[in-house]
Amino acid sequence: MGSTERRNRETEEIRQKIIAAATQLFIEEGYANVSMRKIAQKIEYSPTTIYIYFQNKEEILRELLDHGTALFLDYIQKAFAAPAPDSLTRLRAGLKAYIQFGLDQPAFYRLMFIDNLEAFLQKAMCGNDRLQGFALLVEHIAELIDQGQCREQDEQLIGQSMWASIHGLTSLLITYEHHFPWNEQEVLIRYHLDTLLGSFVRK
Amino acid sequence: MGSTERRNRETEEIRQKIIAAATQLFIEEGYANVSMRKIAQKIEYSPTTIYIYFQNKEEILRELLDHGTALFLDYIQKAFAAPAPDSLTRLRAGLKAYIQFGLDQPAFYRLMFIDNLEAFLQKAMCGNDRLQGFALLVEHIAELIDQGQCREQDEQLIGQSMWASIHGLTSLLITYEHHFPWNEQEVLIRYHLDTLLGSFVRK
Amino acid sequence: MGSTERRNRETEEIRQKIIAAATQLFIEEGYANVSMRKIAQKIEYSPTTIYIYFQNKEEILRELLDHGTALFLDYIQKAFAAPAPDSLTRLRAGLKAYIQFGLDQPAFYRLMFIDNLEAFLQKAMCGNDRLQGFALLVEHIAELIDQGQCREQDEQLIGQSMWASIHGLTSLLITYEHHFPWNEQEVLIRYHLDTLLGSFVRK
Amino acid sequence: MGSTERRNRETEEIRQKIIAAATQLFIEEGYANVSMRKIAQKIEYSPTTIYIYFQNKEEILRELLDHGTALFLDYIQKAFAAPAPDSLTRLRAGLKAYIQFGLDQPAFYRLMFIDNLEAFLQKAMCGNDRLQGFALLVEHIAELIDQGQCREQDEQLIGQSMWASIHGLTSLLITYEHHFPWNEQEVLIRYHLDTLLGSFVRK
DNA sequence: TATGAATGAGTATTCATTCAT
DNA sequence: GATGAATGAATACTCATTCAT
Repeated sequence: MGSTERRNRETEEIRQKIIAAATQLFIEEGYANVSMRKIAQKIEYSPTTIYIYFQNKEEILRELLDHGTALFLDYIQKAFAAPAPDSLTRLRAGLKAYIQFGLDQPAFYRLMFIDNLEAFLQKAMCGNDRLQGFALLVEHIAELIDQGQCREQDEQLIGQSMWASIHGLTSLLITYEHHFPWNEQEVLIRYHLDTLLGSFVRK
Repeated sequence: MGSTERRNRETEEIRQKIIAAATQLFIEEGYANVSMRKIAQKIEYSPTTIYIYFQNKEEILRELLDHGTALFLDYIQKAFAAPAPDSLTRLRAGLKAYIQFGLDQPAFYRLMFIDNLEAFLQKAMCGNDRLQGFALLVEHIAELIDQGQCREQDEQLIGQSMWASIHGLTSLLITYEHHFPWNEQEVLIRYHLDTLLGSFVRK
Repeated sequence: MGSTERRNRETEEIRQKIIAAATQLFIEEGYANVSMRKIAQKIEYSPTTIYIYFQNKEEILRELLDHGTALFLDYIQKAFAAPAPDSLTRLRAGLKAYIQFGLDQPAFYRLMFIDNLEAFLQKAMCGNDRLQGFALLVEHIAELIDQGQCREQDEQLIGQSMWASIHGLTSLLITYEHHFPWNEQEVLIRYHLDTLLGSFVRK
Repeated sequence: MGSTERRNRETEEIRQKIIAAATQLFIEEGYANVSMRKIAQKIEYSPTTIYIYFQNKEEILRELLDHGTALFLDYIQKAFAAPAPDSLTRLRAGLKAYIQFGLDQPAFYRLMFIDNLEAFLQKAMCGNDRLQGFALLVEHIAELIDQGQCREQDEQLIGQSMWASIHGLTSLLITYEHHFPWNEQEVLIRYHLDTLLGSFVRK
C-alpha cells in the first residue's frame, strides 16, 4: 500500500517534471520547435522514457493546457468570489486577476490565449474552461447593468470589449516584456483599468 | 543596361512571389511548420531555386516582416494624414486603421504583433518601424493633451494603454475568428473605440 | 513437493497462454510485426513478465513451432494409423489429414510450411519433425510400390511430388482464402486428391 | 535534349538499383524486416536519397511487384503462345513456364505468390495480372475440354487444382531449396507434370 | 537562371530488453 | 513471481541546405 502510494507519487512527480520542462520549452521555442529529445535532455532522461509517462507529444500539451486552465480559473474565481464593497469593485478585481494570471504565468497565458494551442488540439473552445472565465466576466457585467450603472445594455458586447482590453494589455506585457520601454507596470495597469471601467459606468 | 534593369525587375518579381507564398503558408501553418519545399511547391519552382533569391528561410521571414511593416505604416500614416475635423477624430481614424490593418492582413499582423517573430530574428524591436506606428500614436495623443482635452497628462502612459486596447481587440478577432461567437464586428469595433476614446477625453 | 509441482503446472499454463497469444498474433500480423508488448497486452501481463517464461522473442517462436509440429504429427500419425480397407485408402487419409491440418491450423501451417520460420531459427529442417511427416508419407508410398500398384518405383520422387501437390492446395487455400473465388472447398479437395492418387496408381 | 535523356536514363538506373537491392533484401529478410537504411546501405547511398526516387517504402514494393508481375506474365504468355503440336503440349508448356519462372526468379515468386505481399498493398488481387496468368491457364484447359479430352468438365475446378499442384512444387523448391534432399530437379518436375497431366486427360 | 541529386541532422515514435524492487 | 522504470538502437520519414551542371 505504502509502496504503491509512493510509486504513484513518484510517477506524478516525473510527470510534473516533464510538464514543467515542456512548458518552458514550448514558450521559449514554440510548440512546433520543441522535440521530445529536447524535453528529454532538459530533464536528463532518455527520450524513450517520456513515452512511459505520456502517450505522445500532444498529450503533454493537453495536460499542460488543462493544468494552465485550472490555474487560470482559480485566479478568476477567487477574485470574483472575494468580498467586495460593490459590484464595480468586484469586477475590477476580476479583471485585475486576469492580468495578474498572465504576469504570474506568462508561459501558460501565451500557450492558452496568444498561441491558442488549444485550437491545435481540436478541442472546441466553446465548451471549455477558458470560456468559463469569460462567462464569469459577463455575469458580473450583467449585474452592473441590472443595477442601472451602465450606459450600454448588451453584456456580451461589453464583455467582449473588456476582454479585448485586458487581453491586449496582458499579451503586450508578456510579448514585449524586454522589447519595449514600458511605464511602470503597476501604474500602467491601474490606469488601464481605471479608464476601462470609468468609460463604461454611467456618470 | 536595359537588360540588367529587366533582370532586376524579374528578380524582384520572383522575390515577391516567394514572399507572398511564404506569407500565406506561414499564417496557415505557422512559421515552424512551413518548409522550403512547401514554399517551392506553391510557386511551382524547385526548392533549390529559392536559394538563388534568399540566403535561407530566415531571410524570407525578415523580408516578409519588412514588407508587412511597410504596409502597416502605410495604413497608419495615411489615416493620421487624412483631413479630419479635429484631433480626436484624427486619433480615432488612426486607431481604426490599426485594427483594420489587422483584419485586412491577419497574416502580417499575427507574424508581427502576436507571434512577434521579429524577436526571433534578434532584431531589437525598439529601433524598428513598428515603433514608428506607436510614435505616431503618441504624437497625436500629445496633441490632444496640448489642447487640454485629456484628464491624464502622460502621453506614454496613455499611448501604451490605448495600444493595449486596440491590440487586444485586433488579436482576439484574428486568433478566435472562428472559435468564438463574436458580436457583429463593426458594432463591436465601434463600441470599443467609443469607450476607449470616451474615457480618456476630459468631460 | 506438491507445491513445486503446482508451481510447475502454473508455469506451464502461463507459457501456454503466451504461446497461444503469440500464435494468433504472429499469424494475424506476421512474426516481424508482433512486439513483446503486444503479446503482453493480449494476455494482460506486463512485457517484463514474458521474460520470466521465455528468454526472448525467438524462444517463443521456437516453442510455438515445436508445439505446432507436434500437433501436425498428431494429425498425420492418427490418419495413417487409423484402420483402413487398403493401403491406397490409408494413403489418401494421410494426405487428407495433411490438408486438414492446414485448414484447421492455418496459423501453424503458415509459420511452419509457408513462411518457413524454422529456417529463421537456424535449426536445420532435415533432422526435425516436419520431415517425420514426410517420412511417413514415403513409407506408405513404398508399401503401395511393394504391392505393385504403382507405375513409378522411386518412392522419394513420388513422395516429393505428392507433398508438392497437397502443400500447393493447402497453402493456396490459406493464403488466398479471401482473395480468390475458390470452388466449394470440399469438392476441390476431393477432386484434387482423386486426380493426384488416380494418376499414380497403375491402371 | 540529350542531357534530359541521359538524366532520365540515370534516374531509371538508380531506381532499378534500388529495386534490385530491395528485392534481394525483401526476400532474404522479409519485407517487414527491411529498413530504408538497409536498402540505402546496400546501394551505398544515404537513406534520404531513396526518397528522391520513391515516395516511400511501399512504393518500392509496389514497383517491384509490378515488375515481377510483368515478368511473370511474359513467361506464361510466351509459353502459351509458342507453336505446339497440340493443346495438351501447349498446356504443359504453360505449366512448365510457371514453374520455371519461380525457379528463375525465386525472389519475385516468393514475394508475389508465397508471401502474397500484394494483399498488403490493398490492391485487390481479382483484377490484377496474377489472375491473368490463371485465366490463361483456364482458357487452355477449356480448350481441351472442348476437344473432349478431359474426364472432368469444370474448367475452374481443374484450373484451381492444377494451379495448386504447380504452385506447391514451385514454392517447395524455393522455400526448401537448401533444406531438403530433393531428387534431381529436372526429373522431379518432369514426373510432377506427367502425373498431373496424365491424370486429367481421358484415357 | 534553374534544378536534379545528394545528404547529415533531425522528427515522433516503437522495439526488445535489462534492472531494481 | 511480477512489474514499473529505464534505455540504446531502430523505425519511416522530413528538413534546410549544398553542389554540380
